[in-house]
Amino acid sequence: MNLGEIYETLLKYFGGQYWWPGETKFEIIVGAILTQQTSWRNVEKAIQNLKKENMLNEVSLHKATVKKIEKTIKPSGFYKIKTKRLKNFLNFVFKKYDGNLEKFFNLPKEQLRKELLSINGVGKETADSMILYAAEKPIFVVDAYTHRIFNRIGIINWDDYEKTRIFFEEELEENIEMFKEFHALIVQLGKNICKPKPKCNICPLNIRCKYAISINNST
DNA sequence: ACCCAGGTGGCCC
DNA sequence: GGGCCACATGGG
Repeated sequence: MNLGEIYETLLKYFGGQYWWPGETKFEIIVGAILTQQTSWRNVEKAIQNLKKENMLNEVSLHKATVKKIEKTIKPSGFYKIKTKRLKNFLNFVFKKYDGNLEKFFNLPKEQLRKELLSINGVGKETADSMILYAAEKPIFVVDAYTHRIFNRIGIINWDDYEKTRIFFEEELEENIEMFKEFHALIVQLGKNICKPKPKCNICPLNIRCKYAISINNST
């Protein structure tokens, strides 16, 4: 199976995911930072708290004190460092783009990525999530699930973010909606089926995989 | 009582 | 360049 076929298979199996969950660009940005190494369930609680406090917009969050943000996003874990990261992002956008997210996200993709990566606390996956789901420019988001899954089934044999991103972008048609869905489907597969520690459930990808239970690849 | 979660940056070599 | 570590809450 090539990547396109894997995408079709996952789409049929899980159905459309319609990511990113979140109503506004700003909510997507905040979610991208809060979900670093954190389950979405915990992130949702933090986001609900921010909504309740009317802090889920650029201006309010920019004005909010560190203590207040820390308290509000606590359920998402790593709350002190994540507060700094949210502040770093906002300070950058307010200083350089007058707090205007549209202006920032309208930059050419390569420049936008470079500037996002210059913000302390925004790494490659976070930057690319913002570019794909908030700025809506075609870039393939890679994460730990992507490496776990595609190494196991033998499509790749490395663990390098850029190498994997380029590989997917070259193998697939450049299509924003498909990139969005494919990454979301990979997360579903990783969360529900292709689990850590050589252990997994019945896989919709009927591919030889050294960790698959026998029903998948009975020689 | 573990292990895991949609990473990142700092530090060391 | 790579390997280890802290960061923290909540669910299975």
